[in-house]
Amino acid sequence: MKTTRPRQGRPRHTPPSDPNASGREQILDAAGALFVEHGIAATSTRMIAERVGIRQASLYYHFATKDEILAELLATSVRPSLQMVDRVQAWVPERASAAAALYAVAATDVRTLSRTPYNIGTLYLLPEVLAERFDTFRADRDRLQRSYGALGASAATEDVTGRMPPDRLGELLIQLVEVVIQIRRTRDPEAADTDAIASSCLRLCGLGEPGVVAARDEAGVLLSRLA
Amino acid sequence: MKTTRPRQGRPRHTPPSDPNASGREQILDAAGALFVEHGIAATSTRMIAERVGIRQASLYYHFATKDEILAELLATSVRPSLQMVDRVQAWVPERASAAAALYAVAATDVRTLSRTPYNIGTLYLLPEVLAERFDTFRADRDRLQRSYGALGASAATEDVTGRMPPDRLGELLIQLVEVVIQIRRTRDPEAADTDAIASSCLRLCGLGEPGVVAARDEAGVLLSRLA
DNA sequence: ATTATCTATAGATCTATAGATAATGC
DNA sequence: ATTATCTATAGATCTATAGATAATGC
Repeated sequence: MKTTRPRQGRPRHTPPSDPNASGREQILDAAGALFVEHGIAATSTRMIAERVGIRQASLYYHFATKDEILAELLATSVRPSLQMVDRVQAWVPERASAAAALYAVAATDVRTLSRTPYNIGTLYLLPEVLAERFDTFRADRDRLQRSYGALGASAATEDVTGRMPPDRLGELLIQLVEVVIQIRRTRDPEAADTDAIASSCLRLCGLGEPGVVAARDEAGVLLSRLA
Repeated sequence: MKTTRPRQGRPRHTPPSDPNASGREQILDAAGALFVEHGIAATSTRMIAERVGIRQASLYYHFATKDEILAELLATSVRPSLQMVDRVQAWVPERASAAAALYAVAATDVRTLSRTPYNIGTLYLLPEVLAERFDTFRADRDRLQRSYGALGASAATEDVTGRMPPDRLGELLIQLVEVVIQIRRTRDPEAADTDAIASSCLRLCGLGEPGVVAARDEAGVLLSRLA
């Protein structure tokens, strides 16, 4: 049984470590890891190529520019979160409480950000991403933020909704979830971190301990339905 | 009355816009603004020099390398927060409650980060800062984080302290405070943001509305004593 | 013939050093 | 004499293009 995919083209000077991934995917993986470690401007096309095992110029067969690599990395990183939040949001309020939905969404996002092969969330923090040419990505992220705001506003106590419009709440919540990106820069996130962050989202909405406990339990049911 | 400071050296090809600042300070300001806007690697020494109004090579009279500029920017940015937290922490518990102290520290940090001439906090997020040569900065920041953890643990309810060690709490709290850095990337922070974030810190510690209100009021007194 | 690589290289940077020069201060 | 700049430049990048080449597929 041949495990190597039928490949075409002149052989690489270094054979690929994972022959099952397409060239494009191998480049995205290498670039992602390097962008996260060194930043975008500090990552040269040569560094990316070296990690893939091809010559620098060969990158340009797959991508027209370095920016195009970044754009694709960004696009594939928010989409899954958006899909998930849309599904869960549709269950509120008939089939799930807003608090449980918020916990479930936050916990899922935290877990996703914890488990990507490299800490891809750090890309959101880099100045290059503010450039206009990445506004598709930023629009997606804004939509995610608004969903957090809507869920949060439904879950929050009057003390909180009275003092904070949903948009502000959304900002705080998504940022709190993304604390896991910072945590991951210095240590490996654990399961306890997921609960700590998701619970903190609820406390930030003004919920007391009984409310947090109830939402956490209900979210467990929701999450099993998601899988 | 002559307003220009007595200057020495060959004149610049472009006269300085602010003749009262030293050359070194002008370089730090220019570099800070550019690092924040474009990132460190994407900011060339030529860009910095152009903004100052000197030739690229003239930078090297004041700084041996580009990294040295960054190191000085980082050092001067955390120090004031550390000083302030040390002062406030000393008042706990005799002269101030832990909750009020936490509110006061968080609010002050948020306000500082809101008001720097450029969004200097974004530097903390850049990958270059993880390099060993900036570990003095990172050590300072770790100390600040531990102070947040200690204050938070003293202020928190048992529900929270039972589920989260002080170090974790410190991570979450400092990150929550630094949400203002992200906010500032898309809009101007307002006074309401300061309260929203500082109150959220207390809610994250498990405090209910009465506790938050009491701490906010008490913090007002503390802050006037600080000034 | 098609695909995916290779080699070679142009042209544009970028950092940092060397040495000259135009001010002020003594 | 001292200070803070200037001009000029070496040497090391870096991105992207042009054209050759070694596989597979038909």
